[in-house]
Amino acid sequence: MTHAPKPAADPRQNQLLFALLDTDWAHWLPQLEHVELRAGQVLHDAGGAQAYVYFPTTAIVSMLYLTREGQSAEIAVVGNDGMVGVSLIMGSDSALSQATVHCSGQAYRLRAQAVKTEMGRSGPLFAMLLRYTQSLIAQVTQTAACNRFHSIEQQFSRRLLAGLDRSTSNELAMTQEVAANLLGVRREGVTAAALKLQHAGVIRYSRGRISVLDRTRLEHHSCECYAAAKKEHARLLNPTMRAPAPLQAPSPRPVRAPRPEPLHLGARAPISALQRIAEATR
Amino acid sequence: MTHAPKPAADPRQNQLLFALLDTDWAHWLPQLEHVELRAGQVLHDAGGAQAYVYFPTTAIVSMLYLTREGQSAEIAVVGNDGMVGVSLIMGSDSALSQATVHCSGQAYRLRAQAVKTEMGRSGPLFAMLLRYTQSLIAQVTQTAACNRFHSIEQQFSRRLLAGLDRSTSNELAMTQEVAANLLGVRREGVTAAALKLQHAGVIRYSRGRISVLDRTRLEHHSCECYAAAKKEHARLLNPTMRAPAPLQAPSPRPVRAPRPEPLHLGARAPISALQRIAEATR
DNA sequence: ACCTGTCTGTGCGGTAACCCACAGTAAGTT
DNA sequence: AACTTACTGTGGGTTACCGCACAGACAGGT
Repeated sequence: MTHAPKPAADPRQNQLLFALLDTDWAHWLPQLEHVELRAGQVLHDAGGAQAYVYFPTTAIVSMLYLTREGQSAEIAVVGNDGMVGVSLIMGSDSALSQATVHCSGQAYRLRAQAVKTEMGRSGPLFAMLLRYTQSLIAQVTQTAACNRFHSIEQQFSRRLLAGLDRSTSNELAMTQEVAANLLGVRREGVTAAALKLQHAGVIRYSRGRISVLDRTRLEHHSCECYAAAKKEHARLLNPTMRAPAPLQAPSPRPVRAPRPEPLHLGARAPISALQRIAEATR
Repeated sequence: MTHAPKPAADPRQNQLLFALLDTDWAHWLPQLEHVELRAGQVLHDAGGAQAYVYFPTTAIVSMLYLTREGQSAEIAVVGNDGMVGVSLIMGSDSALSQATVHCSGQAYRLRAQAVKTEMGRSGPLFAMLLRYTQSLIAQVTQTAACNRFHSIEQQFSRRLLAGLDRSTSNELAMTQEVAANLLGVRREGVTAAALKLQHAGVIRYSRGRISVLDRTRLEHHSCECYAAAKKEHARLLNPTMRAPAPLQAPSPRPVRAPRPEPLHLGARAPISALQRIAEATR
């Protein structure tokens, strides 16, 4: 295992830095510190102070929630598409989730203090980081819904796709046990899901290496959550791709006035039920 | 049922406005519009444009995620402790979740445009709204974890406590069907949980009215998620209560350097597992 | 070639939540 | 008082995931 010092990746491999450096290069570049991140490294604990914000280029970071009982679940994934340490942007210096490096790689970081003092100055930069924060909220929201409604197989597929997006090849390094900890399920549950995908010829699994053979079909095994979160990210951070349109607006129904008809959403109709209870509150 | 026009509540009943008006009263007060919100009313759809931000005083609003199949799950609750329309603060004008009024009541609102143009001017106000946004992220994070790990009874208890915090009495107006839609579970599941709590003498349930008889014991039936989210909210928005301390820092373990010992977290040890896969990534 | 540790696959019983159908009961309406 | 509607409770069959225990398979080191 040769430990030859790899050349530092271009900071612009991180999408946020890419946008940032376009507008504010001279100011920020000297403050960026290149770091190697190693799998397992904890960038910040839940509730712990955060000294830096990280912009991964090749590394992948998991935002984990840990329960009192020691169970874990991944709340969001951050790769070269984002930033670790959103709470610093928000004016706090800690968060409920822990940031753990999931795949070794490189990143650039900024000192917390520098971020805090410099943030107010640069309108466009700040605006972008806020939009990224919203994309993160979308990811967490999606995770919440996914945990509620979808099967292990769907969630596993989703996670593979998320990993694939942040990787350069069609290979992922992740044992079934690790995947189980990310999804917050049993390892055997992951085994079952992986076998199903493998028998279908969608992936090949071997001792912590996953080869995705058919990405399109993997997407079919996944749930809506993957596409939804990805689309939201693109909408918020890729204004060049297309104008920030209201994304497949799932609201063909009219905006509602005082007391509308109970509407039908399908299997369940939460709103009509919510409406019925009405005033009697106080 | 007399529909006598109720007097408008003091805007300061909303905690954010309370803080805001202390510092910036003259500027913001004239822009605040008082509105009555009625249960079932949709403040904004998922993906739809948001024309206002709302500061509830007595109303309670649910942030709902709706799946393609028509299932629903509440992602966060907003009462007089918060604001509806965080995405406007973040520079976008839509979000993945839908905001539906859950309990009728009053609120104040600001036009989206006014928020956007005025936001940059007032540092402290903006900072507070960002901290609130982080508290919202904490709530969503907690919901994700709760959906993964905890029983219907625990989640139901948690939701009752959240409702109680935003109410003035020990009564809640919520049918079991509504509760089921908020939690994203079947109505029968809620029935079972409610019966258990009722037999234990913790609540009394009757046709959409819930009386909480023993709040302390209700907290014991709930999971850690309730307290965690509440604590985080207080930490971020009640600096007067106590200095923004790192809240019961769940990290008695040392900050980790390059390659630490595999640590033991209890039933599962996600990090040690994550570490093992290590470099082989690329 | 062997040993060891790790990763993956399997079997079985238990439990929690799901789906469906229906009965009882309270509240409001005519 | 009778009727209607909505809310709550119940039962029985099904599925998905959990917990545990263990077996096979591969990889790396000595």
